[in-house]
Amino acid sequence: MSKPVTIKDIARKFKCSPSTVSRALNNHPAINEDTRRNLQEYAKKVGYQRNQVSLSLLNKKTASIGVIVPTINNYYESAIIEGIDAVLQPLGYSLHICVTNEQYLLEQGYVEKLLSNRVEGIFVSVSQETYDGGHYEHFENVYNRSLPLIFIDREYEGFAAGSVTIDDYLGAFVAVEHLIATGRKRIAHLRGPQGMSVADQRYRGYIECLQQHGFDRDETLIVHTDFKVESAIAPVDQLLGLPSRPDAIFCVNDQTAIGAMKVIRDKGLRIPEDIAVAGFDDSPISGYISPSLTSVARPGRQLGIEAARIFLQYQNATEKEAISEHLILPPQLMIRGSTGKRGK
Amino acid sequence: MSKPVTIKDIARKFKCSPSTVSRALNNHPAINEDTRRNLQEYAKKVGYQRNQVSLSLLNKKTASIGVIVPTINNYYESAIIEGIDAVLQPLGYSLHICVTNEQYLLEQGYVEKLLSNRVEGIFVSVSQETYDGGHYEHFENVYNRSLPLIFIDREYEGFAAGSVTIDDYLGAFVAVEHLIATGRKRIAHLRGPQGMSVADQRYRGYIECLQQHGFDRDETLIVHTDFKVESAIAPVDQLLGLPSRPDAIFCVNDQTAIGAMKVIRDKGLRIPEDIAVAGFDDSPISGYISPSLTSVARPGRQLGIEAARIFLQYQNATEKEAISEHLILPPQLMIRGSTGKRGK
DNA sequence: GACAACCCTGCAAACGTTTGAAATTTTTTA
DNA sequence: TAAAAAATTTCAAACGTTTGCAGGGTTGTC
Repeated sequence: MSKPVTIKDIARKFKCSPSTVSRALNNHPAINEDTRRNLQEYAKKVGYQRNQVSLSLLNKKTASIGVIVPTINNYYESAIIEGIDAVLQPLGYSLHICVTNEQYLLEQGYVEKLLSNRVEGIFVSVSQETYDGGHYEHFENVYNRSLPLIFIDREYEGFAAGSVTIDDYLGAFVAVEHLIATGRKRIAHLRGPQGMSVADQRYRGYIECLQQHGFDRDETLIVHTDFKVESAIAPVDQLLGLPSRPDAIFCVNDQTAIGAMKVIRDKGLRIPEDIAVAGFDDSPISGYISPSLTSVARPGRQLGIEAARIFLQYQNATEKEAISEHLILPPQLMIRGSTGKRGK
Repeated sequence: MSKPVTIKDIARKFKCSPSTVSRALNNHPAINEDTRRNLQEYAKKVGYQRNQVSLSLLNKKTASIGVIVPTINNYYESAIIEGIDAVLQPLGYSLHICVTNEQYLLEQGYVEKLLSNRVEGIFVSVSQETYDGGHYEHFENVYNRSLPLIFIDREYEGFAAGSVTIDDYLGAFVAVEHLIATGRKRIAHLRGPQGMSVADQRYRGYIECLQQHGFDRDETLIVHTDFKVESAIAPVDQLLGLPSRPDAIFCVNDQTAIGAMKVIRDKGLRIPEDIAVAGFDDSPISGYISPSLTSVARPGRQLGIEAARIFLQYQNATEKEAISEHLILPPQLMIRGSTGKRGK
């Protein structure tokens, strides 16, 4: 009832050897027509399922790959996974998903576990703790075993590995440039957590764009959030209370942009006439809220696809030399209502 | 360089038997102190990683479970996965994620594959095609092997299996009741695709709630969408053009609610004064758009947690009798601005 | 009728690990 | 110093499958 049927079971039943059964089920030519048919029929009847575990042991191929991400419950991350999946599942690979919750220790544990499970490659978007601490030792085993390792979203130059990232700096730069082009003079920034790669890059894009366009630096226009909607409320409130109010806010992501829009409306100000708002991520609803939100789109699915492509290159490389390809994808600015014409 | 170090390799190096190495690494008491230390040090030095595949074969335990979902790139689905993960990863389980894109054939293939990989349990949110066709044969093997099988979101009574679902009917009922309580008289419904379980249940909740409150049935107030934002545009346009306009719209999900709100605003009508809008899903932004959206929250993460809990019950049951627990979680109505006071 | 050619099946080893029982070595005891 | 006891190590089998090679049987050819 409970134990799966094995080839040996079938062999015993038919008083033949396991080899014959194996060959019959795999349509090996050197097997008698009748024998094959009988065995195949019986196997089907009893619901025989070839044991992949034993095969994996024999062939040293598991057809499974590990994906380590800080979180899964989030549009961008799951788009990446979907992209990887779209390429790799049709080729027979299984995905082992590991969620680190931004914790270094968990990440380390998952790497060990994946290695132990003999996955054929690892995709990793390193956790915040890992990134902050610069602890990359746990990837050394992966490297030593010359197992395909592909960094997603955050790059590490320590050893040869692939990486696919999105140019957050450029995305921010373009967004701010757009705000400037629409005539905004006092552009504020809802910054993300300091030390966090994506947040820092966007901040840098904001700063350098203003600089290159000859704006004076004004620290009062830069406030901090933690990416969440609520964390934008107080900072934006503060911005609007400034003696000389900003006329545009570039937000580190859409969540905070939505928070900002709420505060602005609650104060009776108009978007975009009084204040323009731009976000980052182009989440699915940004086109449908009112006003629709200008936002920088990150091609998450494409990132996953490219990462999978690089993995396959490693896999198929005849030479064992580590292919270390670094790909940087451009984000795309989606211009919508929230950065429309200024009021006078 | 590439080949992983095995216990045999270490044994050869130390001129001892594999058994000794295995015991030393596992801190077996019957191993000499020095021997153990030496072996452990060496193993660490060469980066030995126990091969879980061989262990799985030996113990017939893979510590991995399969999760089959129609899509992953979506708040609700990924919340479920996150919930399952939160319970099972700490216990050492790996998650094999399979995305069916609502296709029966893929789902069937994944079931075979998971069985072949000897996962210890399968969580499945069946694809639309499976549901429509009533094709559940591919789960028979799972059942015959008395492998824990847990249906998520869509229940199947064909054979003993666990299930955790959310009471969509009740959610819709409560939402519509709320609209009635706020004084609305002509309540329209943006219906989802016919034949789709969740959509149908919500429709039923809508219908029966109106009936129980003595409303006349008005087919012109029921229009169809495919869950997507865009698909709400034309139908809502049509609703607003009716000789006797609805004063409330109950939408099958938040996406369509957002689409509806856009059309309503574009027509110069006010929400909620002229028309109230309620959605379903309580997506993260619903509290922050303007007006904030009343919506029925589905506890996805909790669903995942409960499903995992049921799985563990199967696992730990001393008797092999199939525990078949069916859990129905209540959704929660989140009342917000979009269903506030009517205008006169 | 002998020998080759062919068809089909079985043997045995391999993948990496664990584990009960047996064997060996070392230590203790009388 | 010999026997008993304890400590440590090895043997062998097992998990399920595949596969090169050898073996056995049948048919065909001269």
